[in-house]
Amino acid sequence: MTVITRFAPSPTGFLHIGGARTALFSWLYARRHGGRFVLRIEDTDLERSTPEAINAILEGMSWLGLDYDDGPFYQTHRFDRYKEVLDQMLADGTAYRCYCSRERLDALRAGQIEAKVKARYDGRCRDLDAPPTGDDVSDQPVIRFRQPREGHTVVHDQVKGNVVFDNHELDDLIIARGDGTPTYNFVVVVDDMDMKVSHVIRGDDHLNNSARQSNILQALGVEPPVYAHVPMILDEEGKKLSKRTGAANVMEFRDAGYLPEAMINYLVRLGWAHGDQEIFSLDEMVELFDVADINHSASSINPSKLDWLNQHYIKTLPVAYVARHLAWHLGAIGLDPAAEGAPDIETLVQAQAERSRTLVEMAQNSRFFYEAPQSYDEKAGRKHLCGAEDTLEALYHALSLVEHWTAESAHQAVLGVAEEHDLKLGKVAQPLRVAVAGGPVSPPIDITLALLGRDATLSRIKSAIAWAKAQVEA
RNA sequence: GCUCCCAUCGUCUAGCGGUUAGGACGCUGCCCUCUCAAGGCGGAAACCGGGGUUCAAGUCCCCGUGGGAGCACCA
Repeated sequence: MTVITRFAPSPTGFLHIGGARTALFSWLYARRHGGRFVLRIEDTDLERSTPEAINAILEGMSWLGLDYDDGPFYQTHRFDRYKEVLDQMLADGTAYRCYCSRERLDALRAGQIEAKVKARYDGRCRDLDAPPTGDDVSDQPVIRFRQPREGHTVVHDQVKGNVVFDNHELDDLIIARGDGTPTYNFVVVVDDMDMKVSHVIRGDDHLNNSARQSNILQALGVEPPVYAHVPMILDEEGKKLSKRTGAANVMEFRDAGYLPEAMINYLVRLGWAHGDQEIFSLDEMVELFDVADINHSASSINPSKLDWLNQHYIKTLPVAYVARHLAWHLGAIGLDPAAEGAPDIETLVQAQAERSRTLVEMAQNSRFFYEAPQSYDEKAGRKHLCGAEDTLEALYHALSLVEHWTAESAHQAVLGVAEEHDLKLGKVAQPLRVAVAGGPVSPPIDITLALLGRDATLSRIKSAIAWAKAQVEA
């Protein structure tokens, strides 16, 4: 049997982190077993589905690198097929028309909630011979699935184990609306059947649906797929993820400076583990992933661990690759990585990698390589610039004599000044750092100077001296 | 309310009857150091409660408790 998994989002919003993880698990499972991964857009809700959302989902998948073998299929393109199955079910009696008006249904539900029993359809139209008449009858009948009333249905779930439902708990759900359009629980079943989906990996909020879907499949004479219901992802407070409680949209993570590799690695470890291993390449994940190792309980998102992973990938992925991503973020904050006099971006990445948890942080902390500081960090300026005029003059002199401008030669020049003035290196490097970077933080001073180039270095030292003198007068 | 799912450090997790309950993030002490980091070596930190089963229970069973999901002409 070939393994076929699917990711079936409804296009009513962006690709959120929970969806991304289910997609990843499904993708990994298919890859692991040499199977196929299909993407299906569940857009039967005409009112809420939007083309923007479809694009957002596709964009998210592509950013994460989750490619699909088949699709995207759109359910709205398959209405003829659904109609066909519906007719067949009506004909063989596994489905029936229900004429109850919405008003009657609403009243029924309200009464059941009042009586503290599970809200469900009472089956009034289940065994009708002819359409009824009366005030509470709709002229646009819906179609309901005739759920077995006896016995029980067991969902053989790969992560939860066997979950048993009494059939009388399941109600006769609506599979086609009054306007004839099919509903979710029905189209899912038809699609999974037609697309020969072998393994359904989805959020455990669908666990209750699986019994109903199994029964529809059975009515259609088809074996249900293997189910694996993965637990939810919660926010930092352990609450359900929402737009309010932090970034749930995967594209927001890109914008916040995370690499897709970090995101994928983070996601795979949320609810899944392989012993103590934390870092997984894509190949390793494909090799090791198994639904049997998926956790049973919900997990909270842990942003600082994502940060750690992101920095790990910033430090270990090929420099040219990271540089490409950094360039994008530099552009996003108005810096031109290709500008005249701009630092070599790969060297920059190497210099900043170990002090950047995100690419946004790296871009922001690299601003001074592209623009002279507009002002000095107040505390750092006072502490390291004021009173350091002589040191800065000496540095200016020594550095202006450097012939081949490299980290090594800059280092020698700075070291020379320190020895000459009988100062510890810190006493020389720190004023210099503030002068060129505008603040107390930068990569090692020699690398910073090399990246900056001679002209920028010298002119910034000059500005800093002028500033320090002006402070004395003021 | 009814049905279903879940429960190990703050967080992500390992554990699959016998462990000093392990790792990771974060926090923290020390070292290194031109800043910030990164790195190295340490530390604090957990089996929700109660009953069983068993020679032995974080591990199996039951009951509580606490979370979560579902109960739509949404998906």
